[in-house]
Amino acid sequence: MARNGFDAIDRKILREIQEDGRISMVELADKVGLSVSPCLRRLRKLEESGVIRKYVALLDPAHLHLGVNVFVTVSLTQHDEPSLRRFETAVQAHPEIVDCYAMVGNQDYMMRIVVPDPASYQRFLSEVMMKLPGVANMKSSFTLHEVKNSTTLPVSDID
Amino acid sequence: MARNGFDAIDRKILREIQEDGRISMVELADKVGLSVSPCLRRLRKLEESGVIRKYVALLDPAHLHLGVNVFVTVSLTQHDEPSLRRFETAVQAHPEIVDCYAMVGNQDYMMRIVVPDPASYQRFLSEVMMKLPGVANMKSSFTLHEVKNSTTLPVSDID
DNA sequence: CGAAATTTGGCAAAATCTGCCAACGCAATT
DNA sequence: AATTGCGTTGGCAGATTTTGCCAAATTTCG
Repeated sequence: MARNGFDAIDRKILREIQEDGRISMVELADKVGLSVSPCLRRLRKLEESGVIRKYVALLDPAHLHLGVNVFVTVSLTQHDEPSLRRFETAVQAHPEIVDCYAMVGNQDYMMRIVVPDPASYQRFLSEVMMKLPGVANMKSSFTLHEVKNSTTLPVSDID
Repeated sequence: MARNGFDAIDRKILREIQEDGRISMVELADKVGLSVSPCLRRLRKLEESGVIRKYVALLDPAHLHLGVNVFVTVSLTQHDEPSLRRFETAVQAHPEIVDCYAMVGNQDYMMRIVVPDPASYQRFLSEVMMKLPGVANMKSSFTLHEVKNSTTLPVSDID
Protein backbone atom coordinates (compact mmCIF):
# COMPACT_ATOMS: atom_id res chain seq x y z
CA MET A 1 0.00 0.00 0.00
CA ALA A 2 1.10 3.56 -0.65
CA ARG A 3 2.69 5.81 1.92
CA ASN A 4 -0.40 7.80 2.80
CA GLY A 5 -2.83 4.96 2.47
CA PHE A 6 -4.26 6.25 -0.82
CA ASP A 7 -4.70 3.80 -3.62
CA ALA A 8 -5.38 4.57 -7.28
CA ILE A 9 -9.11 4.91 -6.71
CA ASP A 10 -8.71 7.29 -3.77
CA ARG A 11 -6.50 9.51 -5.90
CA LYS A 12 -9.04 9.43 -8.69
CA ILE A 13 -11.73 10.50 -6.24
CA LEU A 14 -9.54 13.34 -4.97
CA ARG A 15 -8.86 14.54 -8.50
CA GLU A 16 -12.54 14.49 -9.40
CA ILE A 17 -13.87 16.34 -6.35
CA GLN A 18 -11.18 18.99 -6.76
CA GLU A 19 -12.75 19.80 -10.11
CA ASP A 20 -16.39 19.32 -9.16
CA GLY A 21 -17.13 19.44 -5.46
CA ARG A 22 -20.85 18.87 -6.07
CA ILE A 23 -20.55 15.75 -8.19
CA SER A 24 -23.14 13.14 -7.19
CA MET A 25 -22.08 9.79 -5.76
CA VAL A 26 -23.71 8.10 -8.73
CA GLU A 27 -21.54 9.97 -11.20
CA LEU A 28 -18.41 9.87 -9.07
CA ALA A 29 -18.76 6.13 -8.54
CA ASP A 30 -19.14 5.67 -12.25
CA LYS A 31 -16.05 7.76 -13.01
CA VAL A 32 -13.80 5.92 -10.58
CA GLY A 33 -15.18 2.50 -11.48
CA LEU A 34 -16.96 1.56 -8.28
CA SER A 35 -20.56 1.22 -7.20
CA VAL A 36 -22.10 3.94 -5.07
CA SER A 37 -21.70 2.34 -1.63
CA PRO A 38 -17.93 1.79 -1.54
CA CYS A 39 -17.42 5.11 -3.29
CA LEU A 40 -19.29 7.00 -0.60
CA ARG A 41 -17.49 5.06 2.10
CA ARG A 42 -14.12 6.01 0.60
CA LEU A 43 -15.15 9.65 0.36
CA ARG A 44 -16.24 9.74 4.00
CA LYS A 45 -12.93 8.19 5.00
CA LEU A 46 -11.02 10.81 3.02
CA GLU A 47 -13.07 13.54 4.69
CA GLU A 48 -12.41 12.14 8.15
CA SER A 49 -8.70 11.71 7.46
CA GLY A 50 -8.43 15.44 6.82
CA VAL A 51 -7.18 15.26 3.22
CA ILE A 52 -10.40 16.95 2.26
CA ARG A 53 -10.48 20.20 4.18
CA LYS A 54 -13.82 21.53 3.03
CA TYR A 55 -16.17 22.02 0.13
CA VAL A 56 -16.61 25.53 -1.19
CA ALA A 57 -18.02 27.59 -4.01
CA LEU A 58 -15.43 29.72 -5.78
CA LEU A 59 -16.67 33.19 -6.67
CA ASP A 60 -15.53 35.52 -9.40
CA PRO A 61 -13.80 38.56 -7.82
CA ALA A 62 -14.71 40.78 -10.79
CA HIS A 63 -18.44 40.22 -10.27
CA LEU A 64 -18.09 41.22 -6.63
CA HIS A 65 -16.19 44.39 -7.47
CA LEU A 66 -13.01 42.95 -5.97
CA GLY A 67 -10.78 43.19 -8.98
CA VAL A 68 -7.64 44.58 -7.36
CA ASN A 69 -5.02 42.20 -5.96
CA VAL A 70 -2.04 43.49 -4.03
CA PHE A 71 0.95 41.48 -2.89
CA VAL A 72 2.47 42.77 0.30
CA THR A 73 5.70 41.76 1.96
CA VAL A 74 5.98 42.52 5.63
CA SER A 75 8.82 42.37 8.10
CA LEU A 76 8.32 42.59 11.84
CA THR A 77 10.23 44.49 14.48
CA GLN A 78 10.58 41.46 16.73
CA HIS A 79 10.77 37.78 15.91
CA ASP A 80 9.96 36.09 19.19
CA GLU A 81 7.18 33.52 19.32
CA PRO A 82 4.52 35.78 20.92
CA SER A 83 5.12 38.56 18.37
CA LEU A 84 4.72 36.15 15.46
CA ARG A 85 1.62 34.63 16.96
CA ARG A 86 0.09 38.03 17.63
CA PHE A 87 0.69 39.11 14.04
CA GLU A 88 -0.66 35.89 12.53
CA THR A 89 -3.79 36.01 14.66
CA ALA A 90 -4.46 39.58 13.57
CA VAL A 91 -4.07 38.53 9.93
CA GLN A 92 -6.75 35.85 10.32
CA ALA A 93 -9.29 38.45 11.36
CA HIS A 94 -9.31 40.33 8.04
CA PRO A 95 -11.08 38.74 5.09
CA GLU A 96 -9.38 41.14 2.66
CA ILE A 97 -6.12 39.33 3.46
CA VAL A 98 -6.79 36.19 1.48
CA ASP A 99 -3.34 34.57 1.57
CA CYS A 100 -0.47 34.89 4.01
CA TYR A 101 2.75 32.91 4.19
CA ALA A 102 5.68 33.12 6.60
CA MET A 103 8.81 33.41 4.50
CA VAL A 104 12.37 32.21 4.71
CA GLY A 105 14.90 35.08 4.57
CA ASN A 106 14.61 38.78 5.36
CA GLN A 107 10.97 39.37 4.44
CA ASP A 108 8.93 37.77 7.17
CA TYR A 109 5.56 37.50 5.49
CA MET A 110 4.11 37.49 2.00
CA MET A 111 0.43 38.21 1.68
CA ARG A 112 -2.18 38.84 -0.97
CA ILE A 113 -4.89 41.44 -0.41
CA VAL A 114 -8.16 41.68 -2.31
CA VAL A 115 -9.92 45.04 -2.57
CA PRO A 116 -12.42 46.78 -4.88
CA ASP A 117 -10.04 49.43 -6.23
CA PRO A 118 -6.75 51.22 -5.55
CA ALA A 119 -8.45 53.82 -3.39
CA SER A 120 -9.80 51.07 -1.15
CA TYR A 121 -6.32 49.68 -0.81
CA GLN A 122 -5.03 53.07 0.21
CA ARG A 123 -7.62 53.11 2.96
CA PHE A 124 -7.05 49.48 3.96
CA LEU A 125 -3.32 50.09 4.10
CA SER A 126 -3.53 52.95 6.54
CA GLU A 127 -6.48 51.73 8.58
CA VAL A 128 -5.66 48.04 8.89
CA MET A 129 -2.29 46.97 7.55
CA MET A 130 -0.29 49.70 9.25
CA LYS A 131 -1.96 48.84 12.52
CA LEU A 132 -1.12 45.14 12.43
CA PRO A 133 0.92 44.38 15.58
CA GLY A 134 4.69 44.59 15.29
CA VAL A 135 5.08 45.68 11.67
CA ALA A 136 8.49 47.21 10.93
CA ASN A 137 8.32 47.47 7.16
CA MET A 138 5.88 46.94 4.33
CA LYS A 139 6.13 46.86 0.56
CA SER A 140 3.07 46.68 -1.72
CA SER A 141 3.00 45.46 -5.32
CA PHE A 142 -0.14 45.83 -7.41
CA THR A 143 -1.23 43.23 -9.90
CA LEU A 144 -2.28 43.95 -13.45
CA HIS A 145 -4.42 40.89 -13.92
CA GLU A 146 -4.91 37.32 -12.78
CA VAL A 147 -3.30 34.70 -15.00
CA LYS A 148 -4.09 31.72 -12.84
CA ASN A 149 -5.61 31.18 -9.43
CA SER A 150 -6.06 27.47 -8.91
CA THR A 151 -7.19 25.41 -5.96
CA THR A 152 -6.36 22.18 -7.72
CA LEU A 153 -3.38 20.41 -6.18
CA PRO A 154 -1.50 17.89 -8.29
CA VAL A 155 -2.31 14.49 -6.78
CA SER A 156 0.70 12.32 -7.46
CA ASP A 157 0.26 8.82 -8.84
CA ILE A 158 3.11 7.45 -6.83
CA ASP A 159 3.62 8.03 -3.10
CA MET B 1 -31.68 47.76 -6.77
CA ALA B 2 -27.96 47.36 -6.13
CA ARG B 3 -25.27 47.86 -8.73
CA ASN B 4 -24.67 44.21 -9.50
CA GLY B 5 -28.24 43.12 -9.04
CA PHE B 6 -27.53 41.32 -5.76
CA ASP B 7 -29.88 41.90 -2.90
CA ALA B 8 -29.35 41.03 0.75
CA ILE B 9 -30.51 37.44 0.25
CA ASP B 10 -28.25 36.85 -2.75
CA ARG B 11 -25.29 38.05 -0.72
CA LYS B 12 -26.27 35.76 2.13
CA ILE B 13 -26.39 32.85 -0.28
CA LEU B 14 -22.96 33.72 -1.66
CA ARG B 15 -21.49 33.93 1.83
CA GLU B 16 -22.96 30.57 2.82
CA ILE B 17 -21.86 28.59 -0.23
CA GLN B 18 -18.37 30.04 0.04
CA GLU B 19 -18.14 28.32 3.41
CA ASP B 20 -20.01 25.13 2.55
CA GLY B 21 -20.29 24.34 -1.11
CA ARG B 22 -22.24 21.16 -0.41
CA ILE B 23 -24.94 22.68 1.76
CA SER B 24 -28.39 21.32 0.88
CA MET B 25 -31.08 23.58 -0.51
CA VAL B 26 -33.20 22.79 2.52
CA GLU B 27 -30.56 24.06 4.91
CA LEU B 28 -29.50 26.97 2.71
CA ALA B 29 -33.11 28.08 2.25
CA ASP B 30 -33.56 27.97 6.01
CA LYS B 31 -30.41 30.01 6.66
CA VAL B 32 -31.32 32.77 4.22
CA GLY B 33 -34.97 32.84 5.23
CA LEU B 34 -36.62 31.54 2.08
CA SER B 35 -38.37 28.37 1.08
CA VAL B 36 -36.54 25.88 -1.09
CA SER B 37 -37.93 26.85 -4.49
CA PRO B 38 -36.97 30.50 -4.65
CA CYS B 39 -33.67 29.69 -2.98
CA LEU B 40 -32.74 27.21 -5.68
CA ARG B 41 -33.88 29.61 -8.38
CA ARG B 42 -31.67 32.34 -6.97
CA LEU B 43 -28.71 29.98 -6.77
CA ARG B 44 -29.15 28.89 -10.40
CA LYS B 45 -29.32 32.53 -11.43
CA LEU B 46 -26.11 33.26 -9.56
CA GLU B 47 -24.44 30.30 -11.24
CA GLU B 48 -25.55 31.39 -14.69
CA SER B 49 -24.49 34.98 -14.09
CA GLY B 50 -20.93 33.78 -13.53
CA VAL B 51 -20.50 35.03 -9.95
CA ILE B 52 -20.18 31.42 -8.93
CA ARG B 53 -17.26 30.05 -10.91
CA LYS B 54 -17.33 26.47 -9.73
CA TYR B 55 -17.71 24.15 -6.78
CA VAL B 56 -14.61 22.40 -5.51
CA ALA B 57 -13.20 20.34 -2.69
CA LEU B 58 -10.17 21.92 -1.00
CA LEU B 59 -7.46 19.43 -0.13
CA ASP B 60 -4.78 19.63 2.53
CA PRO B 61 -1.36 20.02 0.86
CA ALA B 62 0.42 18.37 3.80
CA HIS B 63 -1.58 15.15 3.40
CA LEU B 64 -0.61 15.00 -0.25
CA HIS B 65 3.07 15.54 0.48
CA LEU B 66 2.96 18.99 -1.09
CA GLY B 67 4.15 21.01 1.87
CA VAL B 68 6.59 23.34 0.14
CA ASN B 69 5.39 26.65 -1.30
CA VAL B 70 7.67 28.87 -3.33
CA PHE B 71 6.94 32.39 -4.51
CA VAL B 72 8.64 33.22 -7.78
CA THR B 73 8.92 36.57 -9.52
CA VAL B 74 9.63 36.43 -13.21
CA SER B 75 10.52 39.08 -15.76
CA LEU B 76 10.44 38.47 -19.47
CA THR B 77 12.88 39.43 -22.18
CA GLN B 78 10.15 40.91 -24.36
CA HIS B 79 6.85 42.52 -23.46
CA ASP B 80 4.90 42.38 -26.70
CA GLU B 81 1.44 40.81 -26.72
CA PRO B 82 2.46 37.47 -28.29
CA SER B 83 5.31 36.97 -25.82
CA LEU B 84 3.02 37.59 -22.88
CA ARG B 85 0.35 35.30 -24.27
CA ARG B 86 2.89 32.56 -24.94
CA PHE B 87 4.21 32.75 -21.41
CA GLU B 88 0.76 32.79 -19.80
CA THR B 89 -0.39 29.82 -21.84
CA ALA B 90 2.67 27.83 -20.79
CA VAL B 91 1.95 28.67 -17.15
CA GLN B 92 -1.57 27.23 -17.42
CA ALA B 93 -0.19 23.86 -18.43
CA HIS B 94 1.62 23.18 -15.15
CA PRO B 95 -0.47 22.22 -12.10
CA GLU B 96 2.48 22.89 -9.78
CA ILE B 97 2.06 26.58 -10.64
CA VAL B 98 -1.04 27.23 -8.59
CA ASP B 99 -1.19 31.02 -8.75
CA CYS B 100 0.14 33.50 -11.26
CA TYR B 101 -0.43 37.26 -11.50
CA ALA B 102 0.82 39.82 -14.00
CA MET B 103 2.31 42.66 -12.01
CA VAL B 104 2.33 46.41 -12.41
CA GLY B 105 5.80 47.85 -12.85
CA ASN B 106 8.54 45.96 -14.61
CA GLN B 107 5.86 43.97 -16.47
CA ASP B 108 6.69 40.76 -14.73
CA TYR B 109 4.89 37.98 -12.95
CA MET B 110 4.40 36.76 -9.42
CA MET B 111 3.61 33.10 -9.03
CA ARG B 112 3.26 30.48 -6.31
CA ILE B 113 4.58 26.97 -6.85
CA VAL B 114 3.59 23.90 -4.85
CA VAL B 115 6.00 20.98 -4.61
CA PRO B 116 6.66 18.04 -2.26
CA ASP B 117 10.09 19.21 -1.04
CA PRO B 118 13.00 21.55 -1.82
CA ALA B 119 14.69 18.91 -3.98
CA SER B 120 11.58 18.71 -6.14
CA TYR B 121 11.64 22.45 -6.55
CA GLN B 122 15.24 22.31 -7.66
CA ARG B 123 14.19 19.86 -10.35
CA PHE B 124 11.04 21.78 -11.29
CA LEU B 125 13.05 24.97 -11.54
CA SER B 126 15.55 23.62 -14.04
CA GLU B 127 13.22 21.34 -15.97
CA VAL B 128 10.11 23.53 -16.22
CA MET B 129 10.48 27.09 -14.96
CA MET B 130 13.72 27.84 -16.77
CA LYS B 131 12.20 26.57 -19.98
CA LEU B 132 9.11 28.77 -19.84
CA PRO B 133 9.11 30.87 -23.03
CA GLY B 134 10.79 34.27 -22.86
CA VAL B 135 12.03 34.29 -19.28
CA ALA B 136 14.75 36.84 -18.64
CA ASN B 137 15.05 36.65 -14.90
CA MET B 138 13.69 34.65 -11.98
CA LYS B 139 13.81 34.99 -8.23
CA SER B 140 12.53 32.30 -5.84
CA SER B 141 11.47 32.79 -2.23
CA PHE B 142 10.66 29.78 -0.06
CA THR B 143 7.91 29.85 2.50
CA LEU B 144 8.27 28.64 6.06
CA HIS B 145 4.63 27.87 6.63
CA GLU B 146 1.13 28.79 5.58
CA VAL B 147 -0.60 31.32 7.82
CA LYS B 148 -3.72 31.70 5.72
CA ASN B 149 -4.91 30.46 2.37
CA SER B 150 -8.50 31.48 1.93
CA THR B 151 -10.91 31.18 -0.96
CA THR B 152 -13.52 33.26 0.85
CA LEU B 153 -14.01 36.64 -0.74
CA PRO B 154 -15.55 39.41 1.38
CA VAL B 155 -19.04 39.95 -0.05
CA SER B 156 -19.84 43.58 0.61
CA ASP B 157 -23.18 44.57 2.10
CA ILE B 158 -23.40 47.70 0.06
CA ASP B 159 -22.81 47.91 -3.70
C1' DC C 1 -4.46 -23.83 1.92
C1' DG C 2 -7.79 -21.88 4.97
C1' DA C 3 -9.49 -18.42 8.27
C1' DA C 4 -10.06 -13.63 9.31
C1' DA C 5 -10.50 -9.07 7.92
C1' DT C 6 -11.56 -5.80 4.60
C1' DT C 7 -14.02 -4.22 0.72
C1' DT C 8 -17.62 -4.55 -2.49
C1' DG C 9 -22.43 -4.33 -4.60
C1' DG C 10 -27.33 -4.21 -4.34
C1' DC C 11 -31.42 -3.03 -1.99
C1' DA C 12 -34.77 -0.17 0.40
C1' DA C 13 -36.08 3.71 3.16
C1' DA C 14 -35.29 8.51 3.91
C1' DA C 15 -33.99 12.78 2.25
C1' DT C 16 -33.21 15.89 -1.40
C1' DC C 17 -33.70 17.94 -5.87
C1' DT C 18 -36.40 19.96 -9.42
C1' DG C 19 -40.14 21.56 -12.34
C1' DC C 20 -44.82 23.26 -12.22
C1' DC C 21 -48.63 26.15 -10.77
C1' DA C 22 -51.35 29.12 -8.06
C1' DA C 23 -50.95 32.97 -4.92
C1' DC C 24 -48.84 37.01 -3.23
C1' DG C 25 -46.65 41.66 -3.17
C1' DC C 26 -45.25 45.75 -5.34
C1' DA C 27 -45.19 49.48 -8.75
C1' DA C 28 -46.99 51.98 -12.43
C1' DT C 29 -51.11 53.59 -14.63
C1' DT C 30 -55.67 55.15 -15.14
C1' DA D 1 -58.49 54.07 -4.92
C1' DA D 2 -58.86 50.35 -8.00
C1' DT D 3 -56.68 47.73 -11.64
C1' DT D 4 -53.30 45.81 -14.40
C1' DG D 5 -48.87 43.65 -15.04
C1' DC D 6 -44.48 41.93 -13.61
C1' DG D 7 -41.57 39.52 -10.73
C1' DT D 8 -41.06 36.61 -6.76
C1' DT D 9 -42.67 33.31 -3.53
C1' DG D 10 -44.29 28.81 -1.47
C1' DG D 11 -46.09 24.25 -1.75
C1' DC D 12 -46.66 20.04 -4.05
C1' DA D 13 -45.37 15.71 -6.57
C1' DG D 14 -42.43 12.91 -9.29
C1' DA D 15 -37.66 11.90 -10.14
C1' DT D 16 -33.20 11.48 -8.33
C1' DT D 17 -29.88 11.00 -4.75
C1' DT D 18 -28.24 9.76 -0.31
C1' DT D 19 -27.46 6.58 3.26
C1' DG D 20 -27.49 2.53 6.21
C1' DC D 21 -27.59 -2.47 6.10
C1' DC D 22 -26.42 -7.19 4.82
C1' DA D 23 -24.71 -10.88 2.11
C1' DA D 24 -21.14 -11.97 -1.24
C1' DA D 25 -16.64 -11.39 -3.00
C1' DT D 26 -11.90 -10.26 -2.57
C1' DT D 27 -7.68 -9.72 -0.22
C1' DT D 28 -4.46 -10.58 3.65
C1' DC D 29 -1.90 -13.29 6.49
C1' DG D 30 -0.71 -17.12 9.34
